[in-house]
Amino acid sequence: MERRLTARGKERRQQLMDYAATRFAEGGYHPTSVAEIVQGLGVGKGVFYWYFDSKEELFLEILKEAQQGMRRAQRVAYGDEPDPVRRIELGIRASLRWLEENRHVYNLFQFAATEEQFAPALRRGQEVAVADVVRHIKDGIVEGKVRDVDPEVLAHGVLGVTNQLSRIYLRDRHDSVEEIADAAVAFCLDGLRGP
Amino acid sequence: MERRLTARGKERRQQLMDYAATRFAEGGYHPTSVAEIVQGLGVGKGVFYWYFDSKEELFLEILKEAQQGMRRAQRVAYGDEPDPVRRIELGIRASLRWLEENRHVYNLFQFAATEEQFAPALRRGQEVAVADVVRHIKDGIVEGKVRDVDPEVLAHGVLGVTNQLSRIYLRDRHDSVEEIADAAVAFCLDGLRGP
DNA sequence: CGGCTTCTTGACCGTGCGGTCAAGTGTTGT
DNA sequence: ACAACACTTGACCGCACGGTCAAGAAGCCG
Repeated sequence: MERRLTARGKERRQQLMDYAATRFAEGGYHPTSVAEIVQGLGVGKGVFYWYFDSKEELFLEILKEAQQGMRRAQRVAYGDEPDPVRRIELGIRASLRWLEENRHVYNLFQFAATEEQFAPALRRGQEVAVADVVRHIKDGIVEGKVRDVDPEVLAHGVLGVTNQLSRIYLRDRHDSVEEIADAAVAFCLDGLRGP
Repeated sequence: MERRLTARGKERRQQLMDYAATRFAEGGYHPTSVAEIVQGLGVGKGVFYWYFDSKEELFLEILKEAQQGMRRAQRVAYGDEPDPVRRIELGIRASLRWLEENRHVYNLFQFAATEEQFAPALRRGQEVAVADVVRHIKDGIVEGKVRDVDPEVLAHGVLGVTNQLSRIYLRDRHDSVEEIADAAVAFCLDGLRGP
């Protein structure tokens, strides 16, 4: 869109994004109409199209913001921790904490993966997350702390476990983040059999 | 719908389900119109509503069929194998082989998870799959072959790994099923660190 | 105050959707 | 041959969608 916004304008924009995000997550992207969004906020339709070119652009912005938020939480969490395995663990714990506060993004991510117009944007974000984990794993292999197999495969394993456990135990039931994190870390490090 | 169908009728019904499934997977459920489906098959709109009450019912039928198909493949694969850990491995391999032939269901499952009208049906099917793996894991714990922690958590770990690796390496790139299966099994058994 | 920009309104538009149905065509059993 | 049933057609309906825009309100600066 590219428009000069005052502080008030930026707030409105954020308000639209936040509200739309929860509506999309609860009701689905397509079934949630622009009319529904503006009515829910008690404003006219023109407000929506003042801040966004289209419903599609809004969704992409929401997606981008969510990915950035999660990524930032991970980065902050592992900071300059020297042990690569510990960095992975801290990343997992940070992701779970962030997801606990942002449960709705599960649906947004899952939906985005199913539509060709959104999948590329989603994929780009995920590739960055994978690259991060790959870096830690490579370091771990060098230090002899991780099995010497394709680091990318291992990274996807870690992401798969984290994603699934958090979806089931954090979003659906709402169990303790720390317990889920313990289980995810243990599974990622030692699998079914254990050390 | 509940209608008496001749052999020809059943074929048409199946044709509609198969074609619609690929259209839904490629273009998304909502953006794919009933008109598009019947045009793609070169038939009138009435044909659709002869076999299905609604677009929604069609999608639920497609979902059910896909879940049954995958489940059947798993059951056949591990048959009466006595070793529970080996049963898990055979289940993973069977799932991957089935998914290779049915790549499009990834999108259907992911989309179904995001809409409240479809999520319950999806969940029911997944619970059955989890219960299956849980059984093998419990047997494995009894035999001392698997770590003695909550079997359901471990089962979700296995599903998470399988799901993620297959999505990335089987659907997106199309790597060899056996190699992916080897990697998934290894990760599930021994995690990042190895035995 | 006046003038400029930012923001808001809501009636309106064209389009395409899911779904209906009266009419007709094949097919099958007797 | 005939009736009964299984299937097919496509024009049509009402509706709700995403998006537009002329008009005006509110905030800000000289």
